[in-house]
Amino acid sequence: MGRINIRSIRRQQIVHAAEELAAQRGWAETTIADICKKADISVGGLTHHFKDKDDIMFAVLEDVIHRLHDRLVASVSKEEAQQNPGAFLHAFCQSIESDRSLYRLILHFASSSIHRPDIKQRLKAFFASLHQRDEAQCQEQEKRKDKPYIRSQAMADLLQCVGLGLILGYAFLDLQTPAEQMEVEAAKLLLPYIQYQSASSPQS
Amino acid sequence: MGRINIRSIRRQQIVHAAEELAAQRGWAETTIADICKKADISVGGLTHHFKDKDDIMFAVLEDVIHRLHDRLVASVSKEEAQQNPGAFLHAFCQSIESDRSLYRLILHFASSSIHRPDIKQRLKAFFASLHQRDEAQCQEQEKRKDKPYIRSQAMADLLQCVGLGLILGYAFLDLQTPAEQMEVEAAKLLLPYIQYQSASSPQS
Amino acid sequence: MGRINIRSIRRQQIVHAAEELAAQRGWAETTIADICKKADISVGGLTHHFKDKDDIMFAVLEDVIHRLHDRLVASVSKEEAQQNPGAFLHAFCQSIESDRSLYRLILHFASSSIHRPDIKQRLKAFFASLHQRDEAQCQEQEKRKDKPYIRSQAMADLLQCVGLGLILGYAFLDLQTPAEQMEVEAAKLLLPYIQYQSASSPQS
Amino acid sequence: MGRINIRSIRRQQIVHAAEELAAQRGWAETTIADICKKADISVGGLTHHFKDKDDIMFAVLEDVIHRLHDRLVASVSKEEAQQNPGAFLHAFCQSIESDRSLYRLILHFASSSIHRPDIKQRLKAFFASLHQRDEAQCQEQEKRKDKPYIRSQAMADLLQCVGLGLILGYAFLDLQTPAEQMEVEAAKLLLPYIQYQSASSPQS
DNA sequence: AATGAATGAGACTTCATTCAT
DNA sequence: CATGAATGAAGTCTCATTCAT
Repeated sequence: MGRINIRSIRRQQIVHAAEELAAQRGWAETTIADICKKADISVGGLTHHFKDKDDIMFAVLEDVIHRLHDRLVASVSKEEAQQNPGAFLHAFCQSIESDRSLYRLILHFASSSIHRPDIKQRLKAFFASLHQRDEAQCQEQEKRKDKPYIRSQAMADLLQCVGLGLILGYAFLDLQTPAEQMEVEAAKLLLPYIQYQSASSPQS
Repeated sequence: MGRINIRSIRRQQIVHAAEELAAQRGWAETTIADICKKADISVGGLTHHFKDKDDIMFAVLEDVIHRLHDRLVASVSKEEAQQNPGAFLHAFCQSIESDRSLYRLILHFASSSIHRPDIKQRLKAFFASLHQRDEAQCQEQEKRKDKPYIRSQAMADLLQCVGLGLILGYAFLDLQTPAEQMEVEAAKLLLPYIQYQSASSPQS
Repeated sequence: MGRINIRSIRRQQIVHAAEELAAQRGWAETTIADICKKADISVGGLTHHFKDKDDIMFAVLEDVIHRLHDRLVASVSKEEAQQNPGAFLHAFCQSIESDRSLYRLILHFASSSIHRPDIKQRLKAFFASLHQRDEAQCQEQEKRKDKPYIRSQAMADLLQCVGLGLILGYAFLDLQTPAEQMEVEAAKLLLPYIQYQSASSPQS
Repeated sequence: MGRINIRSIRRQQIVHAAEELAAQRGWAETTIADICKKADISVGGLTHHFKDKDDIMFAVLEDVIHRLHDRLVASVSKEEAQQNPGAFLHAFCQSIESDRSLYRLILHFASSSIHRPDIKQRLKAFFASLHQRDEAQCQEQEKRKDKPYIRSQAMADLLQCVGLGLILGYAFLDLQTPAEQMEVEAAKLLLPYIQYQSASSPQS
């Protein structure tokens, strides 16, 4: 077990170094030597833990997804989510400001997705899981209120786009609007839309 | 004049080839040799027209911005815009489906912005110009209706994020929702929000 | 004849431009495009006058030799030279300060001589001609005075080295000693040596 | 320690190969591939030890200066120098014949100095250090003999020029005069001048 | 004679990967 | 496990030269 710990500690060192560098300069501009220097490990040492540069990249991707999951899903308990439809939005807006480097990495991977089907697949799978969870929550919520749950694909897509847009906005445009204010504003935009939808769409 | 035409024709050839390749594989994965092959020109010939690989990239960026401008701004006449607040949205959604490679390039440049201040500056300047135009239109429109025009910074940022989100969604997630449907849905989301804002915020 | 003049004027333009650039940056660092720009001529135009980059270089070499000849030989009339053994030294020291770029070019060609036998041959031939002329003058002078003229090869070589050294010193070390002072100093060094030689070496 | 040795051994291999080639063909005509072939190392291996082609060049420059220092300074013990003013001249003339490639490199660097201030600075610093040492020796020597030491700047410059001239003469003109003979001749030229100077210039 | 666009060989440099120690 | 020297492929860029107009 000590072994395993050392292994995973080393891996973490490397992944963190890679993340930091990639968020600053981009992945293509980050060399293995850079990562080694920052992680304080030799080139050969790195090779023991990661077969490839790609191997590191996927580890970074997993870590990014994991961190995003923690922020958006794990931090919002089921009960909260059910009682307050804005809880997710709150968690999202909180994270958006406190962890810009995370969103830079997401933007980076999203861009890479264009020519890397493997990355695309992984990312889409994650977003799909978010979406499913969201849907499940809605259904449960609506069930409780005895209202039929209906959410069209277009609606789901649109909501996802809005989420991505906020990420892109903060990662790329460096929006100065503070997260709390943005949260209020986004609530004004989204809540009526969501409620209007569930109320008015008996058939989609 | 023949000379000038030849110059610009060649430049166009090269820029188009570069765009096509970059939209497919990404810029870093596109070699100068690839561009030359696709543009049917020799390496040295390319050098005559572009100093650098970067020089090509900026030409591509300008072309992308130009195309986006045409789609979003030029195609919506002033009159239309004033009479129909959804005209812009319409133009946007139209373009989103017909020209995915354009949005891939934008996603690419957005991602590059993270570590290339020069690209970031150019892109932000363009988005700011879009935003200004939008604001001007709103003011004019509201003036006519004798209603005070108020749009908070947060609102403007949010709307810009939504736009970026749609781009990112289509460029990266390959959304299958057809553009017309998405337009309808986006209208449901945005129009109430916009009108609510202008109605309810006498002072921001 | 007009034709010939135009030709030679163009050639001069080009050679002068090439000299200026080579004296500043060195020959290898001077591109044909640079020369064209400075000579205000197109690449193709240059080709009409010079077959090669080498062709230009040899034209420069000839011009340099010509200028040096003018300074060292032509400017010292035969009579002067015979009456005053320091006349040559004077001409030399004069030129050394007034035309440093000339000496830079000589240093450049001297250095190139190492790997370019053709340049070496041309330069050595010129220096040999200088040497011969010097010797002839000495003989004539000595004959008049009824003293046997003897100058060993070693002596000739040494004197040539001193000359080269002054060139190198000014071209490379940027000596600050004014030419007049250097002339005085060199006279103190050389004149006794020359006279001592001719007096004391009845047989070499 | 093994590591360090390997590093410096490899560096030496590379520097020596570079020197040999540069002395033959000139630096600009020496490609990195050539150096690699001669040093029996791969391109990437070379990069490990030298960042740049320039980096190699400066290592060569340092080596050249080091070798020159050894020949001219280290080989002449202080005692010798003080007792025999010709010792330095002797060392110099000895070296001039036995190590022509060294002088070719010096000529090369001198020529490069024209357009490379960094090289110029390094070389001038070395020659200045030679000059200082020379001056210090003279002062000590003269002190012992109770004669005032006076050496004008012009005199120092002239002597340095003579030294450079001998280098240039052998490096460039391929003088055939054997070193011993040249030494005798140079002594005839210089010794009277030096002694005359120190005797006759109570105030300069 | 003149123009300058086009060519393509070749140089420099970077870097992911391998491997002996 | 770890080190870092070594490899060599691949990419970018420069530039002398050619050639159609």
